Amino acid sequence: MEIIKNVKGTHDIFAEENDAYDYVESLMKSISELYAFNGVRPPVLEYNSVFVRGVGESSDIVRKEMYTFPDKGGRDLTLRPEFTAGIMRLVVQNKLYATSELPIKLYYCGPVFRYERPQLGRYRQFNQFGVESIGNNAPMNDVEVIVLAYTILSSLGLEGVTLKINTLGDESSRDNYRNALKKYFSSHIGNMCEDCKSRFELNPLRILDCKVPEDRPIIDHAPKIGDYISIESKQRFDTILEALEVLQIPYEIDEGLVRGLDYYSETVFEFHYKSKKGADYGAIGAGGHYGKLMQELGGPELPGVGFSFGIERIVSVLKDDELLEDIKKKVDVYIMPLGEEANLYAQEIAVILRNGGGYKTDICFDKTKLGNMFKRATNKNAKFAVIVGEEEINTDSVIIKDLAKQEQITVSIDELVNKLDELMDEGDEE
RNA sequence: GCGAACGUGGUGAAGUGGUUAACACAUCUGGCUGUGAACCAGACAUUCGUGAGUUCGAUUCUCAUCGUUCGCCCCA
Repeated sequence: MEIIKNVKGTHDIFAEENDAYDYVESLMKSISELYAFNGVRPPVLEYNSVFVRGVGESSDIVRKEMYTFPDKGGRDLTLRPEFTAGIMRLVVQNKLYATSELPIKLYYCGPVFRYERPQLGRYRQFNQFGVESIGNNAPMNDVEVIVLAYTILSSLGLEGVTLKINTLGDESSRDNYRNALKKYFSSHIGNMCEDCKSRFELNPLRILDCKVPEDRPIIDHAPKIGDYISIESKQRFDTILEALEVLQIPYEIDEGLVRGLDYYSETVFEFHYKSKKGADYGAIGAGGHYGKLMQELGGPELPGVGFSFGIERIVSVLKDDELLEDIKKKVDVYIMPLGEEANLYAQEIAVILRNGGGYKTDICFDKTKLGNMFKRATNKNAKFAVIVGEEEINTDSVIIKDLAKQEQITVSIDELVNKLDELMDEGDEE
């Protein structure tokens, strides 16, 4: 039979890699908990309109990267390309804003889907972890979210993360700016690329992202957003920058930072990191403030701020920088039965160790030489070997061997757990 | 969506238009039927991503296809 392979742009996660994902995700969750965020699990499937209205029609994600299809009931569904819009839908539908203190602070973790050309650190199904803080417009909200993101990255051991930050201004700033751009580009658009022509219609702000060399001179002379930012927005941004300085979070202002999702306003930011080997994974995390997203989805006028990390990129970077060496999962005890009649005895011992002692215990099932069993114990990173054979069965005892020290003792079954507790403590002290 | 490179076992990889497809690591077996990282001897690719073509013959040449990687675009 022919082997069926995985779908392009997807990848299997198993063995050490799965350990790495567990480690990264649980660290992100526990730090978010420290910041008083709560977990939330929106569905993978949403109505297409959640993203069309939420993420925005002019965004590349909605225009060409979504997995959209009709289901058997004729519903227009989309596999989520990001979390934020779905979470806003959840908050609006369940009226969380009415029963919770504001801001509502949520974190999420799970797969998202984008139909893109796969490349290094870029998949069609990948995992994101992120947070949203919804319903409070204070600049300190933005600060808290940025601090959380930065703390997570440094807790993972990443040093020299670059935080790029910019402000897009409030709605009126953006309206004014958009009009200015429209006016400016209307006389040039005929000579620009096809992409820009459609951007001109959908969202002239996105023309600024164009990388076509012929268009650059025109774009370089376009009005600058800095000139259209309202005084209030400028003050808001300054407050945030000041707070980052006090909290010792290094940042770089990047006026070219626009972000590809339409819902952003005011503060936007990205985290960049180059592995020590020099591999460039692009942004490993990004986020920003959004003023009108909830309204777009039919909810009240509540702003929010959030970020998301690409787990794949972060795991790759950690692997490149050898920051995953200590997370190898270990077995506490490896039981070695000698001979057929020892197999059942080994199971009994295992029950005692697992249920009675709480030790992660594995048993060798193959009938093989003791020497081989020791080899396997070493491969499994076991701390102790427990050897059981005819002699031990007859005396209700086992041999415990410390694999690192190469010392062994014989103990009775009754003392097994206590003795192992002692040995573990000794090992920990060193 | 556009341009380019690559695709040999569990892994890292040599190699050639003709038949045993190197070598190394890992794994397994035995030497050693109750005590380990050593040593010795074996085993391990119905086959060189997949399909078609050229050829007496293709893993090696051509085309297609799939996949990965690089650049662009975009993003996490």
